[in-house]
Amino acid sequence: MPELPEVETIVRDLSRVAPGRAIAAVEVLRPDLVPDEPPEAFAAGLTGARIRSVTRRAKNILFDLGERGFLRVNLGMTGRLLAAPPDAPLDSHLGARFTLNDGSELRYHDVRRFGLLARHDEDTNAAWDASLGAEPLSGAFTPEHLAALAARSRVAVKTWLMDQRRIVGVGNIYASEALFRAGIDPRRPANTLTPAEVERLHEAVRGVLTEAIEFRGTTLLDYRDASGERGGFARRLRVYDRAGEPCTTCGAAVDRIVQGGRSTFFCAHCQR
DNA sequence: AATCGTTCCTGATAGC
DNA sequence: TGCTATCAGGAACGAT
Repeated sequence: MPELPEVETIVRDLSRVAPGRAIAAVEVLRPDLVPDEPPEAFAAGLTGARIRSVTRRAKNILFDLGERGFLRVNLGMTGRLLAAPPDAPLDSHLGARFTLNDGSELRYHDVRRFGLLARHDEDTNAAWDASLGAEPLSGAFTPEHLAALAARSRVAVKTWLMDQRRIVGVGNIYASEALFRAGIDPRRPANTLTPAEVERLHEAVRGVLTEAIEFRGTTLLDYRDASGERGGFARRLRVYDRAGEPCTTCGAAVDRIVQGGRSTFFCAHCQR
């Protein structure tokens, strides 16, 4: 499932090839992936636009199209944005294709179709951006910022970490991993964390995301980078998807619980 | 305002 | 062997 490190990996790859190219043609094969407008309007709105830059906001890929606004791609659970040669075979889960003016293609592929494609004008984009929380790898994300947010919520800290209105980019995998690194029980209400624990959590979030980017993200099953390659961080996971296996620190069996309908993995001995 | 539950989707897997 | 039920979860949305 693509979280911040996976999306960042794709963005960095596409940043080396896409800027300067123009979108020559758009074909939407799965209209439900474009929820905001008819696929014809979406395609017409993008055709001819030149890509200025490719950036990331939260778990979204943003193509800056200058006066043509922005193209936002959210990969959902199983989305892939692939830079493909035009003769690559088409897959049955292909949702949309963007033909660029050098003949290359960007293909959006999504088995479960939880992802979405959307156009933003300047105002829409600003409002959307403002609705999202702090980028955890930016300077605005400080222990003080995290502490102020945590003090306001009684939600279990693991569920709380995944709420994109507060801190963005952390999903199910890295929430469990960050809490393990910080030694905090995922069931603790956010407002019960001590200043020292908030400090550790802040460091753990930044650390795990930074390392996962270095390893080009986590592939358990579906995630692929823009070249179709798997990420290498799965081997470094300490608790996620390791229920019943020994904790890498103490040897006790890793636990799996369900919070808010999502799996949480943790070590009850190391996390208090 | 904060919180919680529901919904979307289909491939992989478990169980009979 | 082949069928069916269950599970995986990001984010929008509605209800409380």
